[in-house]
Amino acid sequence: MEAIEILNYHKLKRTSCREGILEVMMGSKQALSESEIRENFSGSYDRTTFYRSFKTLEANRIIHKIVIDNLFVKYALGNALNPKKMHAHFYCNDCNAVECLNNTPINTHPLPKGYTCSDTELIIKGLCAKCNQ
Amino acid sequence: MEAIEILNYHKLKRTSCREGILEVMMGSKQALSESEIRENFSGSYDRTTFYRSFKTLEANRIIHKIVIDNLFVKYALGNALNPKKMHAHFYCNDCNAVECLNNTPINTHPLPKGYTCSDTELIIKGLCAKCNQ
DNA sequence: TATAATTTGCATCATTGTTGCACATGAAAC
DNA sequence: GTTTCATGTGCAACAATGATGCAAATTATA
Repeated sequence: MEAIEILNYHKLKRTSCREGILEVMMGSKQALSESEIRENFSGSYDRTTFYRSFKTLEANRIIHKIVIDNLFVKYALGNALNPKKMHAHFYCNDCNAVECLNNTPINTHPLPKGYTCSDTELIIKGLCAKCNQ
Repeated sequence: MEAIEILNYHKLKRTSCREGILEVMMGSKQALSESEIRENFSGSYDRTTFYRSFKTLEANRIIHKIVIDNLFVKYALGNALNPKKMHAHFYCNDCNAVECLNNTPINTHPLPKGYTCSDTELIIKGLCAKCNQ
């Protein structure tokens, strides 16, 4: 699916900022931070525009946000086929890379009486294959 | 264990700010934010002092930090008996309460080849018993 | 092409994390 | 109890980030 198609599908206006963000994200296996994405545009867009574009894309579940300890905020494309499927994220303590672990399902966890779960976030920290050498 | 004993045990100077923070935290079942804790002192301490006190207590593993999505940062006392035991946290979407789920162990998760895990963070979001009524 | 609805850029503000430095305080030695 | 030294505190200041209001620009549609 192309960036434009995704925007159309979600009835979002096709603006060059949104389109550009999606294209950069589709070209990366890793989750990317706002600044990493912005590097690809040589300062074309205002900070606020970026900020709002991410917010819109996130609200439409086209991308999702991964927050590591208040240190990093990164974004990754949602799984278009199965957007609601929860998955774990891996964070490399060394190179700061963040990846979606699509094959690591999240089990259900026992909760105290009366509690209900709507969402679960699982972040596994450690070293990625590269940094482990 | 009293606040002073904890500080002594970790060879930290007993200052009224540290002592106060610990006392407030020991009196709460829930994780507390910096501002929630600060409310108990009617502005006695500088923001920086608080910030550094939390950092010191965290560095000594007396307390631990729980970050919810870049929205909230809360602190909870570590389990003195078993400080390294990983545990899950519950976040209530309605009242914003954060609790340690000490009885919810975190399983080990399969990782891609070459990856290693040093730490796992599990945040379960939903509604607590009160807000579920 | 004209129109209406959105989006953008800019200004601006609040919050949070952080650091440097002079002064105050705590703990230990005398 | 006083002195001394290490450590902590308060203040000023800065950067990064999230957020909003508003006029101008841009998009999609009639």
